[in-house]
Amino acid sequence: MAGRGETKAKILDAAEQLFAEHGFKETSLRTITGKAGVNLASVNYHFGDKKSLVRAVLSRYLEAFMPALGEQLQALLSEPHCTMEQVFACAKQPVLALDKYRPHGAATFMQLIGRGYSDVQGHLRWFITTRYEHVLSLFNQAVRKANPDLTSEAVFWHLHFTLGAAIFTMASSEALRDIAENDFGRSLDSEAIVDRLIPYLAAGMNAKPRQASQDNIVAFAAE
Amino acid sequence: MAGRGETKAKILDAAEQLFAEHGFKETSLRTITGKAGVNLASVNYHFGDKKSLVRAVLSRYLEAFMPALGEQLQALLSEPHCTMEQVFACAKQPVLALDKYRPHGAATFMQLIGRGYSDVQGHLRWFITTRYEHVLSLFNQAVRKANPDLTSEAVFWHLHFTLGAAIFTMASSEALRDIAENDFGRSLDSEAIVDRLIPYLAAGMNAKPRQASQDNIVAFAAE
DNA sequence: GTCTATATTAAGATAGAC
DNA sequence: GTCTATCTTAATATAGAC
Repeated sequence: MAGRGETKAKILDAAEQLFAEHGFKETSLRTITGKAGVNLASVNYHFGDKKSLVRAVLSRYLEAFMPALGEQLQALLSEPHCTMEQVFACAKQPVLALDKYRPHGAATFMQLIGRGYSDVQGHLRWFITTRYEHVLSLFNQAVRKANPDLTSEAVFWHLHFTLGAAIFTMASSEALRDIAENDFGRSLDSEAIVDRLIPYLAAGMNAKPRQASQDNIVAFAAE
Repeated sequence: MAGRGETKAKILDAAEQLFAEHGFKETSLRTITGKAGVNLASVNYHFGDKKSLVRAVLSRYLEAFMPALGEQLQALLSEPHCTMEQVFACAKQPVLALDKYRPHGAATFMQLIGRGYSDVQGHLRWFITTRYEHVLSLFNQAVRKANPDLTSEAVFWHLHFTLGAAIFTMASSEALRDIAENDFGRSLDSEAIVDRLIPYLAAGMNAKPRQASQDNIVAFAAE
């Protein structure tokens, strides 16, 4: 039923869509091969096992995204000064460029990254952070350059909060887009979401630590 | 092997720990009953099915947390003015109070919420948002009160970014805590994390939209 | 309420013909 | 490279004795 040399690509295409929409663990090889119109056994023939397929799907995107992000950061670091918004804006064009690479590439990529982090699969986290350590380091440098007053601890925590806000938004971008279009009656593309996200992340990253004052209005509830 | 009337509680206790650590789908009933020291069949006897067990685990915490959060927000809303930090600080005491309710309750709760959102189980999201619609509405009001300049759209998006940052941090709080302790050599409790999170979220929520200027330094990569 | 034993289903993976 | 058929494993869930 399948064509000649295109089976591998068909599997990747079907898998990336299903993974993005339902998660890795929740998508079975049978569902993938069914959607791709290829034989069940071909997954193992072409990729070895499911884990490798997951990595292959992510790699296609990361190899397109990460080097582009690295370039942007490099360029920004060679400037005399930079703002925090500029740092985050470095990711904008590399993300949006994925739409040319694959249909709905930007949204798909964002969802896949979200899945990769929230799915318990520790191996993905490891794979991403070690494979692209260099780019992450550039990002770190740029953040420090944009705001040298931040302590190491603040950078550490704020980076993780940032990752959460970005990834969570990415993972649920489809649902959010639907709700937003419904509520505000205007159509939203990936660029609009990214443009909302950038100032939010920049402001958060620059946040000043809180002076320990009184926290709550009401006294502790009875216990 | 199990005691008399405590089987149900044993299951809940074991399940909440395993769910928090490994996720819902990744934790089997066999693992839960094994850890709890009770019979496999007792889960179905006491809870019907796994889905209901998941909801029961979350409910224990939500019923302790949500009303307390609601109180704090009510009190804040009755004040003449409030800041965005105060809005987010409303969640602090209700979260930390969970440590009295169960050992490591705050951390466990945060992780469970994270799992509930990032696991694909749509039913959890639905369950939480409909069951506690009232509290979420109070939160929304408080945000608008703290910063009336925010547009509806800005509030919508910023709320979701906020959710992402908070939930992601919660879901990975254990790992983050370990890394942070290792890197900065000082012990971190849930309160320290919450205190980091509050100003970050408040700053992001107050972020001003970005004027569409030039986004990137480098021209588009070849394609 | 608790247990043993088992039904049922679905998944990943592979052997071997073509 | 592709297919059919099958193996193996592991999960949820239930029936029925005690």
